[in-house]
Amino acid sequence: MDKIFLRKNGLKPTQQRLILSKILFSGIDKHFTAEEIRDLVSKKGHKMSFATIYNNLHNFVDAGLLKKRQVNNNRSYFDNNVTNHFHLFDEEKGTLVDLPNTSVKFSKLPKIPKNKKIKNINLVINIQKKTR
Amino acid sequence: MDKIFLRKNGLKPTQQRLILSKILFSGIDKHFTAEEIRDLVSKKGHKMSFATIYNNLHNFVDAGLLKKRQVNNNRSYFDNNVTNHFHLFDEEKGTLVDLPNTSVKFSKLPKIPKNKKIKNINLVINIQKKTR
DNA sequence: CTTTAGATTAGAATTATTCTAATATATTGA
DNA sequence: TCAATATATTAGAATAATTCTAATCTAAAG
Repeated sequence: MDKIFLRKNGLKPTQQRLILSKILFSGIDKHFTAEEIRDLVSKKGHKMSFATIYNNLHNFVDAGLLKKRQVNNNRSYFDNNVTNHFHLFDEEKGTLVDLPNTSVKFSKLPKIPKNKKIKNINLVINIQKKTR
Repeated sequence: MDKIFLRKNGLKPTQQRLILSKILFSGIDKHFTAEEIRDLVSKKGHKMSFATIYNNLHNFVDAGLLKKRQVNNNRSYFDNNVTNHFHLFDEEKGTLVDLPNTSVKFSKLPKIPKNKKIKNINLVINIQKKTR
C-alpha cells in the first residue's frame, strides 16, 4: 500500500491517502465506518479530519477500491471486499457480516426495463435477538 | 383513518396521530421521508416537530402499520406497503419502485445464529441505463 | 524561480435523527 | 367527584453523520 499502488489507481499519493490505504488495504476483508477509521488513524499518532476521511473514502469508492454499503442504521460502511456478495446485519450490535456467496440463491429475479440493466443487487438480512 | 383505526392498533388517538394517519394511510402505496411528511402536515395548516413525526413513525412501525426502509443515501423511507416485497432503485432518476412480491424468490437463505431471528430482508436492485 | 490552475484538506455548517425535560392524559384511591 | 400519582406523548435542544467551502497545498506553465 504505497505510492505506486495509489498512482496505479489514478490517485495522487498524499500523506493522508497513504495513511488511509495502509489501514484499509491490509489484506483482511472488513467493513469500516468513518469513525472507526478516525480512531485507527489516531492510534497511529496522526490527526485527520472527518472531512478528509470521507473525501478519501469516496475517492477510493470512485476508484473501485471500496464499496459503500448502506444498512438500517443510517451509517455508511466502507467495504474493502468489492466482489459481489451479501450481508447479515445485527441491528443491536451494529455489526455487518459477509455472507458466503453460496449461502443465498435466487430462483426468480424480476424483469428489468428493456433499456436498463442490473448494476448490483444489494441484499441485507437484518437479524435481531429472538424474543420468546 | 380515525380514532377507531388507531385504537384497534393499540395506539392512543392523539391529535398528532390522527393528522399523520390521514396522510400515511390514504390508500396509496408510497414511501415517505420524514421531511416529506412534515411538508404535508404544514400544507394542511398544522405544526408538528420532527421529533413528534419520528416518534410516531416509529410507533406506526412497531404497530406493524409501516416499514422502515433504507435505500441509498442515509435517509429513512417509511413504506405504507407492509407486505413482503422488494425494491428497484434507479440511481440515475433517483426513483424507488416497488417490486411485486412474486417477482423475487429465494431457493436458498443463509443459516442464522441460533439465538437470532430474521427481522427483515432488505433487497434493493440497483439498475442503470444499458451502455451499448 | 514566480504565477496560475486545479486538487486536497479540514473547520464550519448542514442534515437527519434522537434525547430528555415539559406537558398531557390515564389511573388510582379517598 | 376530584386530587395525587403514574404513564404516555410532545417538541425544543442536543447529537451524530456527513457535506460544504474557504484556505492550503501541489503541479504545471511561463
